[in-house]
Amino acid sequence: MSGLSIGQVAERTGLSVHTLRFYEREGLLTQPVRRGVAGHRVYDEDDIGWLDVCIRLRASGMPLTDIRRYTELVRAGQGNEVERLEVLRAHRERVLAQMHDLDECLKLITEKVAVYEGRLGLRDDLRKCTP
Amino acid sequence: MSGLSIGQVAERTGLSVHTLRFYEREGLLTQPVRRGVAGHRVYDEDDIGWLDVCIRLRASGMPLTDIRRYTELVRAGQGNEVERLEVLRAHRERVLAQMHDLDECLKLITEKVAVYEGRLGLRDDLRKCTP
DNA sequence: GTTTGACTTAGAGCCCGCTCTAGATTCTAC
DNA sequence: GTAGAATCTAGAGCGGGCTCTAAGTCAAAC
Repeated sequence: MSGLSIGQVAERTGLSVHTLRFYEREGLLTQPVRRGVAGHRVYDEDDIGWLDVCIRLRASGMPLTDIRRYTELVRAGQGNEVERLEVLRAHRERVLAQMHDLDECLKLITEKVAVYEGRLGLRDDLRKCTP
Repeated sequence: MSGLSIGQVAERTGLSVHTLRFYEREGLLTQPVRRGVAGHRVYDEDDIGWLDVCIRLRASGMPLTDIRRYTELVRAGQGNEVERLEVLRAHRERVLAQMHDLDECLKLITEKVAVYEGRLGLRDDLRKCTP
């Protein structure tokens, strides 16, 4: 047995139950969610695993439509590796571009921080000289 | 002379004229924009420089409200270095967190790409063996 | 003098990704 | 049996960041 309620999945993934239902509607699950008593969703470990993939992709800025596309390919089963590679490689490019942007920003911050720290240091020095 | 029209600034920064007006309204400029004939905006090199800072901060995900806050501190002139450092250091944390997320995603992609390439290679091998 | 084109304003519209609400159902515990 | 918690559906609402529109002004070119 490994039937998980939506609440349990929310807890384990860090997504809200709202977001879980939303993702399902958006087609981000590789399989239709089973339903238990009273029509309640029943997830399994595979769902958690796939959601973790989705979360990592989202965290790196992949739009929902692209995740859906990738999910569809996975859902369709083996034989579409070329398309899957296309999706992933395209995203890798964007991730690398983002990293570059972050790096640029980090440089800027470091530079500015040095300037401001310098000014503060200077002020301290002056204070020391006029006690 | 170094008076630039909004169109020229758009060209040089890569922002649209719409976005430039929008940023101005949002308080992202360190000084009120001069106006020339017919009330047209006249920018100078300093504006370009500051906009480039804003662009880099935005590209790293800093929200407009934070950029505005930082802009206000800069506009207020020296003496608030401590606050500026607060803003920048807080953002640096977020940038580092994002880099971590991107790194995680890159690992995932690399892993998946290897799997799919493996499957494709396998298929090629089989084809070679049954010519 | 009229057309073209770059500019002005205020404000509406849009896309994305959630996030929340309302009202109903059902299980669990007291 | 009744209260409370968790779930369900459909659909509305929201915040961020643009993006665009409409109606108007002005200068230069023809």
